[in-house]
Amino acid sequence: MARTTTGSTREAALSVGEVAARSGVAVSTIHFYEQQGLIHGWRNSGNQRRFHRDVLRRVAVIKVAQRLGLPLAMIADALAALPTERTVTAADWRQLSAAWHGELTERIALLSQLRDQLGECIGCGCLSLEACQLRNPDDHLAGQGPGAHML
Amino acid sequence: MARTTTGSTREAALSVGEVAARSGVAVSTIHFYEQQGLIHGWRNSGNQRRFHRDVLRRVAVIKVAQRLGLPLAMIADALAALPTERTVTAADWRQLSAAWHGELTERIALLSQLRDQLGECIGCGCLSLEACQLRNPDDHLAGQGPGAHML
DNA sequence: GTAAAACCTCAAGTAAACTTGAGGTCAAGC
DNA sequence: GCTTGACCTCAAGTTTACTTGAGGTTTTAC
Repeated sequence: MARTTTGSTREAALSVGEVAARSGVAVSTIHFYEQQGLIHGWRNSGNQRRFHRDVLRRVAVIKVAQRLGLPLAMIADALAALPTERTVTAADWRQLSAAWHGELTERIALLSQLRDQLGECIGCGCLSLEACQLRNPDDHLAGQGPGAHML
Repeated sequence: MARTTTGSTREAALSVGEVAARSGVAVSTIHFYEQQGLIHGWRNSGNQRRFHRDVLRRVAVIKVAQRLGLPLAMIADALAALPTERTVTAADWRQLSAAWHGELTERIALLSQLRDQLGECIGCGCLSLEACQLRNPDDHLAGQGPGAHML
């Protein structure tokens, strides 16, 4: 009786393997996300993870946000702001995406600015620590710790 | 000028501490960059690092490139393409920056595209693995390994 | 009823880009 | 001529985002 892996019409209990397959990430990643509080589920009688289908959308959103350059911690914050018990509505998601839209717009603006100054500054030698805009992240957009952060 | 050894004046020799102070990075970072082959210098009689002033510009360029989201390995490649012995000219730097300009333009384009699809896709639920553009990095712009990559 | 596939936990490994620490050397000022 | 600060090396630690492996349990398939 092949009703497990593709028995999808059943109400919403996905195993970790199913979530992984459907969301395109590794099982270990699902473990990790759950441990980090990015997704939530419950356990069956045999201690195996079970997830509601909504988790697929969450994982999708996580992945998209990562492509946008957001660190997991920030994504976790955003997801934590979503209602945990009631079903997340389209409006909830829209609000979340609106916030990220703004963030992205700022980053794009900064990136464009940097790009346009690149030739000028690198070429001419004005890369002084105090004088050059390329070197001074005094903008409203803060730099972070070690490691790159966008895309 | 050309009074002393190997093409540089005596006062052009910077210690690691001076480089660090002037370029705004930690001494350990200078050690690290040297070890990674991003910058080069020589040793004095007491085995202490000495650098030509040109290294300041290199460090500046490294930092800017990092702000742009380029990983060190890519920066290292670009810097390795610069002449090692003759003085790097403005034209050399211009060429380097031109390459990065293109790279950046592509990234900006992708980012803008993602941003514009964000509300639409997250809001409406089209984030399917196969169908959604946000989820499919099939674009000419490749994703990389773990860790974020832009700004 | 049993073998295989899927699952479990916990620890450790990976990569990038550095930082921190221990233990020792060099150089400049008084 | 000695103290102090800057420097040296090498090893190990840090963070993020996971992956890999060992050793053991549960579920499913036949």
